Amino acid sequence: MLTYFSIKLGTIMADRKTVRGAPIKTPIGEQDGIDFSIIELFFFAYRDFTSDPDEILADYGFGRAHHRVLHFVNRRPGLTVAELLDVLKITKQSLARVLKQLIDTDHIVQLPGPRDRRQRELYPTEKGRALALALARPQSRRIRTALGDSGLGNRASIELFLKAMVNPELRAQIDILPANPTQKLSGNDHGEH
Amino acid sequence: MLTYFSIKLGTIMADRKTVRGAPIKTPIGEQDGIDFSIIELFFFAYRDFTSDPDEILADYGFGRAHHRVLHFVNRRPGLTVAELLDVLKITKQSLARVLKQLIDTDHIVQLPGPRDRRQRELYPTEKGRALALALARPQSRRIRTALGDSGLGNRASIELFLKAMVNPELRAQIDILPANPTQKLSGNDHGEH
DNA sequence: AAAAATATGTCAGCATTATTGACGTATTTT
DNA sequence: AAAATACGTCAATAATGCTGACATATTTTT
Repeated sequence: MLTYFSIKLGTIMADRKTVRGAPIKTPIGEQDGIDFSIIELFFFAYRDFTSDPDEILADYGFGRAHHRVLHFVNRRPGLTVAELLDVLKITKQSLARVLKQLIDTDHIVQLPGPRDRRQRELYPTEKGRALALALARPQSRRIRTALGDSGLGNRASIELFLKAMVNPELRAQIDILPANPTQKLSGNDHGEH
Repeated sequence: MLTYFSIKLGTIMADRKTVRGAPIKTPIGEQDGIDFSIIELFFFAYRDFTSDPDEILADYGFGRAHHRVLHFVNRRPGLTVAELLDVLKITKQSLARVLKQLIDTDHIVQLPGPRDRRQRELYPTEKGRALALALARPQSRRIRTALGDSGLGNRASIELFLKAMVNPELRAQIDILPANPTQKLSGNDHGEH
């Protein structure tokens, strides 16, 4: 058995690494019923979309994770740490690192929850608000240009499409966020869920 | 000077960390002329979009980087290492690690370039083709559903929008890719820039 | 009132994916 | 023959995620 195996390796297969499949030379394509164009456009689009703020963030020694935290704290001032974790879908240990830096640099402040003093409500400072705006500006400009390029009436379609790309369970969170043109926010009580 | 500083810290400011900006309690919103809705929808959509293949990849001990390499090698069989680097916009050291794993696991094979034997043309094996399809399937399904949800005629608009979101310099590369439904490869001269 | 649960914070270690810098080897171009 | 190019590899570092363990304050349950 061992002999057979080594003969096979030594003579027929040479070594494990020479047992290779043949190269396939035809491109994969939509003929397989799969929308590769949109798939890779999504990759390229998102990469460039995030590159705008990345450059600004680098000046502050921040990364993409800081951006996300800053963004949602600005969108929902007063959200608690637990709520933020639920939106970002990361662990508290991952959040802690970036949140601490944002607090230490006075972009975000914490207030004890009024009903439950264990909670920490997160608010942007003026500095944090300004940075959030500065980060969003080039992204918004890119979107505006892209909408212009692809026809002005598309914004609603794009928004519907993107929302439909999100897992259904998570769409509820999106609707919590304020000033969505498609819906008004009567009272911002993030008291349950 | 030192005394003044410590008095200031000790009595007025207590320590550096207590000099905090006031919490801003109003949500940032579209009133600033910035399209926060689309910005965060893009984040949520992309996160869920990539989560589908991530689960499959985990079974192979692969990550997102492997997916990207496998995708583009399947889309453009025979591309060289340099071309792949140019598409992915990463360093060769970053590519090396994942490419090596894909070659060792017989998902990708290398052939010396026919004209220039220093080059390595990359091809998928049948195994690599199958995995690329398996990874793309749930993503394509998600897109199809989202397009259905947001109206059937939107596909062209979505494609235009996403393409317009990509940096202009990079759109040439996108047009190289095969079987784009909106354009035939015949009149596709990406020869300028 | 004591015990349990919850919200948050923190320490330590690890994985993935990216980076920069340096250097080696084969091949092609000058 | 020398220089440039394409690719591979080693080493160190950074950002962002993860798990596990444990501490502290506060609230809820018993």
